[in-house]
Amino acid sequence: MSDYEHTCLIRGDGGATLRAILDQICNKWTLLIVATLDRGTLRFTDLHQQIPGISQRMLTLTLRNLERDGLVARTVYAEVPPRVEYELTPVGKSLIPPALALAGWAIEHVPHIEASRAAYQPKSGR
Amino acid sequence: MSDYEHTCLIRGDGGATLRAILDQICNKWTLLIVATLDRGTLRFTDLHQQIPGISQRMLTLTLRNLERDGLVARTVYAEVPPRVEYELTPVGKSLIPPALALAGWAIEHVPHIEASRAAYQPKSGR
DNA sequence: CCGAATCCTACTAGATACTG
DNA sequence: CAGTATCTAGTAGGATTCGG
Repeated sequence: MSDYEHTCLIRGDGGATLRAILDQICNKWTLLIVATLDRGTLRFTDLHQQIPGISQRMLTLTLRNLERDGLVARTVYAEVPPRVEYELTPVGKSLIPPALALAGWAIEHVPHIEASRAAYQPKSGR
Repeated sequence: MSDYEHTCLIRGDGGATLRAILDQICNKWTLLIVATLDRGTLRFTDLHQQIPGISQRMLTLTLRNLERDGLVARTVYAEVPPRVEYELTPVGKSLIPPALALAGWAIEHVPHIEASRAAYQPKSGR
């Protein structure tokens, strides 16, 4: 089947729906957290350590968004010290394959893109 | 095959490579432009009209980025009045399928996500 | 241990006006 | 026609501190 008939999926409502979702998963940490949680249930501190460079703030915010969107389940255990576990919901897991498709494309074409960037000479000014 | 072995694609170098690419295609207009150009070669004004809401500035900036990354070819005809045509390169076209995969996921799960958002009750404070 | 609250900075995108 | 220049507002993300 040709791409032609299907790019309407992207252009759809002017791209608004798709972009809303894309914005959500592109916000620098979401995809990384989802990919990390794909390995299994993790606690807050585990996530914080397994994702280098993330701040507590962004980890909290991103997890809240994922929870709100139903991609991640948050379980609080009433213990001392407190324990909170995060895991992917089925919907969250279903994001992995398309994300991998894009990741595969990215990895595959990074050399080309970087070469193109290096060779790029702006025609006017800069 | 399991996702497990492959999420390394996402986590790879801490997600930096993938995120660099994702940031590029998530910047609100890129995917829309690529999807529009998938229909064929277009001039600047055509693009401007076919993509509702985009400003001249953002169209120019996004096209420049795409050109720099080798996803879009820009052809200037030395005529009066000036004519500039944009078309996808093979690499640009190769972005369509994985983008469609993600778009399909988005469209499919938007109802679930919106329902989840509506039902979401923050547990603490807010 | 798991956050919430606050402050701060840099970048993005939009509006508008001007140019070769 | 196909841009460029300038200005501005909004937001994402980082650092730090405090609380249960």
